[in-house]
Amino acid sequence: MIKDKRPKPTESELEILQILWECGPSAVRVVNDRLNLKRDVGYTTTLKLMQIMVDKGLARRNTDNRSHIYEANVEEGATQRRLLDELKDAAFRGSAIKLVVQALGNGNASREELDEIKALIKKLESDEK
Amino acid sequence: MIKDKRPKPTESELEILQILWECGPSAVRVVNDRLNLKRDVGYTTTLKLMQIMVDKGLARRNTDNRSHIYEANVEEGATQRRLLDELKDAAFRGSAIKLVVQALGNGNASREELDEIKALIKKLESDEK
DNA sequence: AATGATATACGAAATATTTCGTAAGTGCAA
DNA sequence: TTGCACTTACGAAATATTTCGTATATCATT
Repeated sequence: MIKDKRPKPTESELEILQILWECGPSAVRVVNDRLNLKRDVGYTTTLKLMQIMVDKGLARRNTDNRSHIYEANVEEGATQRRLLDELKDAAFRGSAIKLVVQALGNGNASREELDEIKALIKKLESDEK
Repeated sequence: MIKDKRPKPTESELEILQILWECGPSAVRVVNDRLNLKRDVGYTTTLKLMQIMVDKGLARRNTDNRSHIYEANVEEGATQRRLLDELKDAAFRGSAIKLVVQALGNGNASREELDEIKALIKKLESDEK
């Protein structure tokens, strides 16, 4: 088992990662504008965070031009799995099934989504054979 | 929509909540011993954290006896849903289905668990009608 | 009553995270 | 060239979280 030295992203870093995953390589200005749609953040705050993310290995950047271009340096799916796995241990006593049950409960999933999950399960079952 | 003033438990607080949920009302000594099965924590560290949790409304305690007895003051299921919901927004762009897909992926779910989920889906579908 | 084990209270250090101010450099247009 | 808008670098303040030391009280045993 290979262990990734890169630390778990903090909440703020995750917020930025989501933007980088969605928009691809972007300048600080773009990321900051995007963040400001939801809440007030100073430009240099975002800049500093993104520099820290490069230090930690969570992002990388191209400094050829005056305006540096940042992109995610961790995979979206892998990061999601990692966070989910940690939440599973931290709040669901290690049970993936309890987690899924809570996630599907209430009106969290539409009929179409339930169909999607059924299809996924069918696929998982056939793979298992 | 009623908003709970109680703050989101931190990682350490969640660790303690899990023990309180599992063991029921417990003395600090018991919780600390339990924590020490996994990692080193000083007794007064655990004590302090549990006192903070009472301040925040995450736990309550009975001080009738010298050894105070603490118990969780937030529901396990509600807390799980809250954390899951936040993770969904913070890492899955708000998509519950993507979250479930990641949770079921790999070998995370056994055949029996998949059966359980199928049953849950069937129930959700019939409720919807 | 004296001793030792064990409890709580609480301030504060240690660490982690977030935020911002200021300095300094670069490009561009008047 | 001068001035303005915009950029990065970086130290450090502000805040949040975790950890622990020390003082003090209580209980049980001798």
